[in-house]
Amino acid sequence: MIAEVIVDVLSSEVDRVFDYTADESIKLGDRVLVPFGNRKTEGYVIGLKDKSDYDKLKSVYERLDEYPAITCEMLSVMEFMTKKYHLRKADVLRLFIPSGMRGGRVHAIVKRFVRLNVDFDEALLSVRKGADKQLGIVKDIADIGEKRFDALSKLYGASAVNALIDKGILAVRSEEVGRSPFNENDDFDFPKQVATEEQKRAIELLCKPGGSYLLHGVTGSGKTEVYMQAIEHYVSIDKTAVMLVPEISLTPQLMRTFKGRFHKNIALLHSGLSDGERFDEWRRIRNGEAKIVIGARSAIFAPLDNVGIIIIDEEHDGSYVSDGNPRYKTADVAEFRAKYNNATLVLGSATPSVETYYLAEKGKYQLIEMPHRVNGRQMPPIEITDMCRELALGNRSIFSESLKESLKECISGGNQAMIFINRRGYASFVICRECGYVAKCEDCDVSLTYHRTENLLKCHYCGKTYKMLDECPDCHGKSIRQGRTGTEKVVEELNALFPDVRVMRMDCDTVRGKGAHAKILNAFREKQAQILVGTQMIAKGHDFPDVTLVGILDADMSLHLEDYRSAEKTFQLVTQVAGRAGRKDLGGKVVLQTYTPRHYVFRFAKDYDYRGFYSKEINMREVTGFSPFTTIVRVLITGEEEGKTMELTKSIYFAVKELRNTHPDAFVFINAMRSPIKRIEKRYRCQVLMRIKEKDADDILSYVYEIVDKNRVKGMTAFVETNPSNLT
DNA sequence: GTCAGGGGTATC
DNA sequence: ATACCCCTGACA
Repeated sequence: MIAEVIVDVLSSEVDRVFDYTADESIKLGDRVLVPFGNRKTEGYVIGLKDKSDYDKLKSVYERLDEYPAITCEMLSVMEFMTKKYHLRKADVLRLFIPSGMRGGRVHAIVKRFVRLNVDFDEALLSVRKGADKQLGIVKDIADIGEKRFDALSKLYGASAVNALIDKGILAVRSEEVGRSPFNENDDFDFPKQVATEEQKRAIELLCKPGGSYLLHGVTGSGKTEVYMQAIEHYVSIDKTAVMLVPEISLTPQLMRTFKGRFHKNIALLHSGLSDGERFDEWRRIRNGEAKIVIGARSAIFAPLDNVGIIIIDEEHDGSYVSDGNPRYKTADVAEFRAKYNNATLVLGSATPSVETYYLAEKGKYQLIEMPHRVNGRQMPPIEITDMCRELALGNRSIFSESLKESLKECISGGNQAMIFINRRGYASFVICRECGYVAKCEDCDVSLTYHRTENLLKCHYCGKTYKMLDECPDCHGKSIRQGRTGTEKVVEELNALFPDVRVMRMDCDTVRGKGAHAKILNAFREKQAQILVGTQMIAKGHDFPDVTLVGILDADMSLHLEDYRSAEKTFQLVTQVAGRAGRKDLGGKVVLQTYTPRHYVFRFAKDYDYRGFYSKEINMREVTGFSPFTTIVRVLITGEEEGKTMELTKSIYFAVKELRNTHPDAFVFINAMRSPIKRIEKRYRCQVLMRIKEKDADDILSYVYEIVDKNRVKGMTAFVETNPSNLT
């Protein structure tokens, strides 16, 4: 038998199939140890055949696991991903197994249990007089029936236990003990809820196998219950389920809910697990013990068989696109796995991404709308305050008069408030504090980024530069501002305003370390503070029943990032944060501060009008030629020598231009330039940027990959990204 | 004549 | 990636 093996070495030079001879025990998907050059390497069997063209075959040393680590389905997924994203096979295969498994670094923990092998009286007789310890063990065990070996040897000494085992008085049983990420003491029962008519309709659809759905449900419409009942259905017909959530450590409540409903059937996979926990959960999934997997992005690679439903909750969330390499889109993989299994695919969100909603309109996803909240309550009203006017009226504080008033009212009523500040990235846009004018690129309709060192404004999409403004071109005001407010500053001002009110802060500085997160949130829930100030982190789905006021400072911050998705991200953020107010019957209110109150994002967000926002936004995208109508492709070229880097950039640029000659209609835009950050870690950075019409994207992309492959130069790197999330 | 350092090459 | 091969140059 010949095994086709991918060796676990990360280099494009060796990322191809190597043939080895193997005996009959070898299985497709096995992890194996093989001789490679003059060393030993781990590898994966991705194919089996009878003969090889190569005549100097070596043979596989050994199989590393008792069952194939990679299922046939995952081999197909690998095939799909390497083609679609131009990835190395070894890179993709590594995604499929827990990292600790490679190199044999983690093992299952096997505990030994002992119990009496003979009846109690016989055991007592067999123990020699004076052997008090052995006698103790026998009595001890007779009471409980069975006890852990190591617990007994701690109490009585290992030799006494072993002696009894040798005599045949005690029998030993070995059992694998799982390291569980769940808190076992926290197991409670979360009973099935009675579904509303709206929920029933959704559940009914999701229980039909093979469909693809976009579930658009407002905050509080009970999507979770819909997911759970659909999952329950598939588990009842002996299928399995995957439920993805953006960042599981931020949603402990959801996790508890699922655990409370499905108990032992659930496995959890996310980045916060230890290697051991991850390994054990993975094994529970692989051997069929766990039928439902909940996890972050990478859980889409869970080794489940016979998947019945795949759910991507909060579909719009940015964390579903991996940023490092290998780069992949979770929804693409989910779609592939769903097709493979004839499973149902559900994307769920209160604020779907523009791309997804567009695909739903085009019929790729069937749209399920859930516009009503389960409890029948309205969403809290959003009040928009114009910070330019505040300034004109002489209010130089970071809080508008209205927010101050609302805070006062909220606090004196004994309720809680959350202040959300928007802080994404260091790059800053430029805004006129008097009229709200924001500097934009003439060609791209994207906010310009201020570069301090050169004192220039730059467009990160086309590379065009502009002089820094010293006055506003619209109103000739001199209050040009770039920069942002930090959480400390907000807390400081709050302390000054309300000296005897307790304020808590939550941002990356205060949540260092495991569990710090939950600690702060729990403390706030228990009303140890009346005001919580925080960044994106406090926006996620936590329930704080006593919060009646949400303040959003600087809602513009994300709106004017140098990103074509900034409007969409802001709409999502506002809607999400607003959902934190008035969960109980206290009612609630949102005060949103902005320098551009008339921006369409805020107009639609105020009315919770997703459709309205979407129609406007999709129009903009079409006119300006951005996603989903085009794909942005960036080739990033880096090298230590400036001249060579430029040279390589040029040759790739020319090759792409040539490509345009043969496909004149596919390109909207091509340009080559220095990357906005010119040098990182001693390497110069240049890029070739292009925008390609969506229908040609796959085609052109494969040509671009080809160009990059052909232009391989020693010491230089060139890699291709599509729709990069930032252009630094 | 010997040995460290660097590029080139193959890895079933 | 990485070990090994072979060539070169420096040194004794």
